[in-house]
Amino acid sequence: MRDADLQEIRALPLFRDMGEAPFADLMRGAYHQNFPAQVTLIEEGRPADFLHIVTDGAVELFARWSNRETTLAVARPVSTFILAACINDAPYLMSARTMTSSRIAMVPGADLRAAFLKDAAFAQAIVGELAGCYRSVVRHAKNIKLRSSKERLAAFLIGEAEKAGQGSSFELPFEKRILASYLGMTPENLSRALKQLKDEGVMVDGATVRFHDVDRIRAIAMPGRLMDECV
Amino acid sequence: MRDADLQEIRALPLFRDMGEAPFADLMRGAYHQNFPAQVTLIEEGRPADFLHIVTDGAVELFARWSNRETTLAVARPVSTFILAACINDAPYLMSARTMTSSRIAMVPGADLRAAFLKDAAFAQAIVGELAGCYRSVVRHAKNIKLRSSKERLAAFLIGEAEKAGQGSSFELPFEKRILASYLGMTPENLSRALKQLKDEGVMVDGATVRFHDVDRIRAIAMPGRLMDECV
DNA sequence: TTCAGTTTTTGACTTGGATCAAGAAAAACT
DNA sequence: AGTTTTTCTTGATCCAAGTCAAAAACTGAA
Repeated sequence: MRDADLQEIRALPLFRDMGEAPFADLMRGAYHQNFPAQVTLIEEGRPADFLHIVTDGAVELFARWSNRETTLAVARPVSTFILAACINDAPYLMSARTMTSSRIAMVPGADLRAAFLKDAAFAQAIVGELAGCYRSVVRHAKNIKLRSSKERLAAFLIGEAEKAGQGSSFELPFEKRILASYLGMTPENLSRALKQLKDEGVMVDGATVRFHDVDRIRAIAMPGRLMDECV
Repeated sequence: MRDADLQEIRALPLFRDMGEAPFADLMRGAYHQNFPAQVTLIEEGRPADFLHIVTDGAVELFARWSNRETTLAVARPVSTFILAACINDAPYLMSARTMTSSRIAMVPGADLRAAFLKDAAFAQAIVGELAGCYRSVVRHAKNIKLRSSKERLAAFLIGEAEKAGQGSSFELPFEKRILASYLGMTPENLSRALKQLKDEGVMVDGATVRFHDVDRIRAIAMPGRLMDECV
């Protein structure tokens, strides 16, 4: 692996505090590769061989059942995914595919478990990461079960606006098709929900979104740290 | 805390492998109390002060938003809940209330984090528990997003039958009202879904359920380890 | 018991969101 | 540029599931 790549991974909260030697051991068996868009990295049901880390691009985490498919999360740089399956040495519960051309580091699960036993700081970081992942899925489940699709969309838009900073407009971070799946609705319904929000002062042009009056959208989404990552 | 209680908690996967001394330290600051039914143990949004362990009874984990409420899980003996919030020292994302009269052990979150740093075996157990919790919420989210309510009900019944063993009938483990909320539907709709399953050979008498032909229900639920805890 | 308060069921009705089908608009190729 | 493919939108229709209302069946206390 290239030195610059190592630096980047080293900077992740997950690896930041671990000792030099364990980190070097861990990375010895790791790969770092480029993938084109739409490549399946992980298939649900398979044994969890590698911890994956997106260092560039974007990865969709999704699940399939009986001819249906749903997006459960989108991993963007720099973050890890499917840590839980690796730790438990259990089959993946989600599939993963690249959304754009992406750069992915892969750390063998066995090495991960070994490093975890040797390095206390790493163990602590893993627990923190895992707890964070857990809380994020709980939020997703609450979102789906408690809000209507219009409310979910409003909450998502508020969150993106928040992330984008104080600029008056922002871009949707991925295709509407995937956003719909993530929000638990059909693309058709997303399109209509977007039109409904137009009446509430949301201007949409392609992937560009602008709020006429943020507070009106807030009133629909009623975002809060108990359901939304950002408030 | 009574010695018998300590034994019981000690036997949990979470505490089984930790050293004598750290376990004793951890339990020194812990409480073990009886609560009547319908007592709110935890309110979402509050800072996570204690790890809770149900040693007897049953606890509903639920969330509220804008006048709506949903059950996210039911904790039964002997298991822990809201570990993630304690570990991350973050606000609870779920509320908890006793469903029946219950016995709950409470371990201060600060002690938990300290023990975690001192005892490697405990750290490992926490990671395993946390990964298990994570996977269980992912399953819940998949269940809600991918299956229809009739399918969710069928899957739930198959799971319960599995747990109950080879007897020809089993009991619903809690009120239908709560089951409906857990499965993400209204009580009225659960009632109707149950009636639909009657046509598929599910006999329901109060809380007692009996399958005429399990395979017919399996064909609806299509259970699998990627979405259901038991197959 | 009886009575009050639940929970569960049922019926009638409404609605949010899915489905189907067909254009329009972008992207992604030659 | 033009052509193909995919994504996005729109309209029409349908259905699963929610809502409202009121019985029926439990539960638990006096």
